Amino acid sequence: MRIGELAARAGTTTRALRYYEARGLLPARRDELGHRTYDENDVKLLRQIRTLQDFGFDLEETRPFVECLRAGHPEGDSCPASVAVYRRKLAELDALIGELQAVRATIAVRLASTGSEPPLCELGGREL
Amino acid sequence: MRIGELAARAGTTTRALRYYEARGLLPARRDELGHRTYDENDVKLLRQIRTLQDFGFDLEETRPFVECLRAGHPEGDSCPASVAVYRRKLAELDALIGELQAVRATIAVRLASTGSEPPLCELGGREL
DNA sequence: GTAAGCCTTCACGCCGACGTCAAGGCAAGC
DNA sequence: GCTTGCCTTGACGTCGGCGTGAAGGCTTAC
Repeated sequence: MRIGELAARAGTTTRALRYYEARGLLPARRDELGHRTYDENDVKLLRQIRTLQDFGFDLEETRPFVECLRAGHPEGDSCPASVAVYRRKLAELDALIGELQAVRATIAVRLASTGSEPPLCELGGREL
Repeated sequence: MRIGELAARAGTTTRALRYYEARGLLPARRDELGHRTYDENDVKLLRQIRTLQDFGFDLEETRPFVECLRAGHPEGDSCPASVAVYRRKLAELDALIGELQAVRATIAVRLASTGSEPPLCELGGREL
């Protein structure tokens, strides 16, 4: 299939696909006209990229997963490099969530001290 | 005081201060040489900006707080506009934290299903 | 023939919050 | 007089992940 069809099937754009190729993430074969050609496996690779992107992974972080799939593994996260990225991401998420909760708590305290009434009866008690 | 001293006292840079002025956030008086001049109150305004920035507020969101201080209130969050920003920020934080926790949970499950051993004995059980 | 609809390669635009030169002015110390 | 150190304005660079437009080529449908 060509770039437009692949983009449509993965819910993205041709521009994004060319960008991935430029980054070396999703190279394409070419037909005799110079048009990019993709197969079913590329759909799988692209879906992996998009899923991880939705999770907040940046492009470089998706690379190990894509290479894992391309190496023949049925899942992109079956390889050590992918697992390492998972672990790093979990640590990052924990740190980030912790910071955000701290900020949330601080703002909640400041908000309460302004003496302005809360929306209704509840105080919206969150953890931390 | 001049721009360099103010920057140093607030732990920021002259470039940032000129940027704030260009955005109309922290205008400066000028001396006879055309140099920017600031007073103690500007230190307070700038500290308010930096604090909120550290909390993840973007510049425009700090504006109500700064204007509140400039209006003579002892605290930047004593004004309705500031309180409104607090409320919006709390909602944003709750939404964001929720998404991040969902992603964290998903990744944790995927990681567990890779069969790779966790770092040590604990599974790092978080909420959700 | 020509318009539509794919595709190609540049290459600049965008967002936020500045960083980083460049070119110059003014004042103080040696 | 010359250097050092502060300041000025202006303008381009950064980062990520593309969006958007230009200028053109090929094929298919009318």
